[in-house]
Amino acid sequence: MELKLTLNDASNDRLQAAAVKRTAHVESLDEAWLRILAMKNAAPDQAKLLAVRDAMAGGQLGRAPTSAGKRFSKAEALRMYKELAALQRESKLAAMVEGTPANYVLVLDEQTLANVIRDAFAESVIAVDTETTGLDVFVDVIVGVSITTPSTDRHYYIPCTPTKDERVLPADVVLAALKPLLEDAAVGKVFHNAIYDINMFKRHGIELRGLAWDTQPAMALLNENEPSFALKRLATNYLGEPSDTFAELFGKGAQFADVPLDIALVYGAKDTDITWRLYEFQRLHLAKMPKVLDYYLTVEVPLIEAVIAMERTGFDIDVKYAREYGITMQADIARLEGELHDALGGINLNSPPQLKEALERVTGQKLESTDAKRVLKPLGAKYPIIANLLKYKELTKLYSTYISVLPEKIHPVTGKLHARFNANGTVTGRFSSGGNGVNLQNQPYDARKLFVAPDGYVIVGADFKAQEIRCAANKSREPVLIDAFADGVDPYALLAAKHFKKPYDECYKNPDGSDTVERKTMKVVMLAVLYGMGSGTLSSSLKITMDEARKFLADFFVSYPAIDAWIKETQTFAKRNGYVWIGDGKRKRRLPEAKRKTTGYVPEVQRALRQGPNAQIQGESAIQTKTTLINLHRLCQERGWRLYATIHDEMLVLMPEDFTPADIAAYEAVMIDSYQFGDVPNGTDIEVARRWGEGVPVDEWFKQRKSKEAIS
DNA sequence: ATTCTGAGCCAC
DNA sequence: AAACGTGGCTCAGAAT
Repeated sequence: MELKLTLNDASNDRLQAAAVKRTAHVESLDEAWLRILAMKNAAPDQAKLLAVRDAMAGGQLGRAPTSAGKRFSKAEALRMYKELAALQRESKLAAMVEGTPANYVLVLDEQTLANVIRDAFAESVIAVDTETTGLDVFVDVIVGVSITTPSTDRHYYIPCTPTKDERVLPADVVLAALKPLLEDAAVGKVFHNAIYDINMFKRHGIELRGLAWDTQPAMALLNENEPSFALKRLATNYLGEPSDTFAELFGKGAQFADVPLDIALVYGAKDTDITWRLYEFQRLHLAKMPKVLDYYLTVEVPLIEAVIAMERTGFDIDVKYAREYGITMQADIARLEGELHDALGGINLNSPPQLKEALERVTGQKLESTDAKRVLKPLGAKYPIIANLLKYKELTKLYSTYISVLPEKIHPVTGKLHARFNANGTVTGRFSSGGNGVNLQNQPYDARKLFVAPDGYVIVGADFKAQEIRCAANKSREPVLIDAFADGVDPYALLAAKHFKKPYDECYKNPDGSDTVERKTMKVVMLAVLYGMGSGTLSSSLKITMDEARKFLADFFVSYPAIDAWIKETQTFAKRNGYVWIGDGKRKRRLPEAKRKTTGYVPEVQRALRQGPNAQIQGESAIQTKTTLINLHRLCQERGWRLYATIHDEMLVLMPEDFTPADIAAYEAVMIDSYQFGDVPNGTDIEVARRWGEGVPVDEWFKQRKSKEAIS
């Protein structure tokens, strides 16, 4: 105190600051929480922090002794969250085991297994699920099978080796016992994501028969807008049965084979329990839409076998060609990169913001973006550097997305590339493709050359001629289109002739076989109409003025009033009901936004109204493709061909190279006869290739084969 | 080091 | 005046 008198004001301030600091240093835990929770935390972090605070307050969680002296920080709180999560997992698992329903039965001996199988044979439908060592259907193995027998209301989990518990039966014993049941078509089976389990059974020599229902595609019909079709999520949302995923319960890298049997029982048996309940829930709701139910049972369910066959065929990749092609591409890319860096400076050429700045500097003009098609292409003629940049972009895209990666995706066990085909991956019912990093449906021409037929086989592809336009002709009943298809006249050329007031022949093909400008233009306009394109986009894609584009669309609707009327009718229906039907009631496309009462322009509502007519066309075309694919799969089985791929309006098979004209006729018949758009006839083109993308028309192929035979 | 998002681009 | 439907993958850049 004496000392204080001797201090000047500045020292006094310092002392006070130190005192404040000291106070902060010993801040109470409550104060620390106020400080931490007031920070700008991301929403998930804030939730974690609150959970930690509550757990500490409740005494379940305490600070580590090593941290005791340190100021309580956000980082420490988040570290403690991990501890909390583990604690919660343990208590959750303990509660699950504690609450194991009495009708969940663990099967550990052959006698019980025999009884389960006897009971299952007495059922008309059962639910089945597999637990495995992983997700690779060519590598992983079954560690347990769940079965639900509904009339006895029992849910069995049958663990087997390699489950790490000596009480379990050997896998060969369990699977040999189950084989007759699983292969008997008289006992229907319900799965969630049947493709996976059927593949797993194939891996163990079991050919599943009697697939009755798959709750995953069924849910896609009941609500295509569902953000995820994961079983646990659906059970939580639709059955009021809170269900944690495998990762939530066991952590990320966990192995089911390591899960203790009491936990494995309650988790595994619950899988078929909720699958069965979801099945009953879905039947109840689909019964209210009999046409959807019929479509589901006659198309979506049988399609599963076709998709399994297609995914298993896989693709042979020409690795040598890919390597050589890659090397020349890399050289070209390096050269272009050097030139571009000289002109633009040491920027990252793949970074749109950096590129935009550099290009604005070099060209002296403001750019809207670095969009290659819209912005850069028109500038390419004026600035050679931009032409180079476009070439660079094209090459790097092709190289990094396709040429360099396809060989890396080859499966080490099968030696082939296996893409996934998701039959309900889109809201309209089209296939999507992905998984394993390979989307088979967007392979550009130059990448297709990497896909080669196996020795002794050729790739035979068939596409539907003007599939969506034929569908639109039937939906709208537009007489000009109906007549064109009935007479075998090219609809684009016919419309072009009418619009440009020129003879049909001058609007069809050029002497060299390429499309005329008139036909190309009309094709763009037709698609523009089906996609609900506005005049702005049409003007830029056709490089015409807005006024011209507006006139084009207006003329189109005046000339073809039935199309106009169908679009307006469909939109009115969507506005009133919040959905549209696809394929005469086979599917629904739910568009809740269309129903919103609004004044003025609301983007979401307008978008929903564009989606309505488009969904009818895209969706029914997909139904035609799927229906045809099922028949093609059967033809493949009969003739020893392999289903290879499908790309929306196209399907490919592998055929022995000595195929006959009769084989082609059968293929063609499947394409033409499987699904009709009313009275509009179908059309198909068939091509043969050893390398995908290098196909020749089948007539040409036979001609070439004949001349070769003549020589030898 | 992983995870997420937007821009961009491939297909029909 | 604007406003092109359905997907999946790669990369950059930011967040964690």
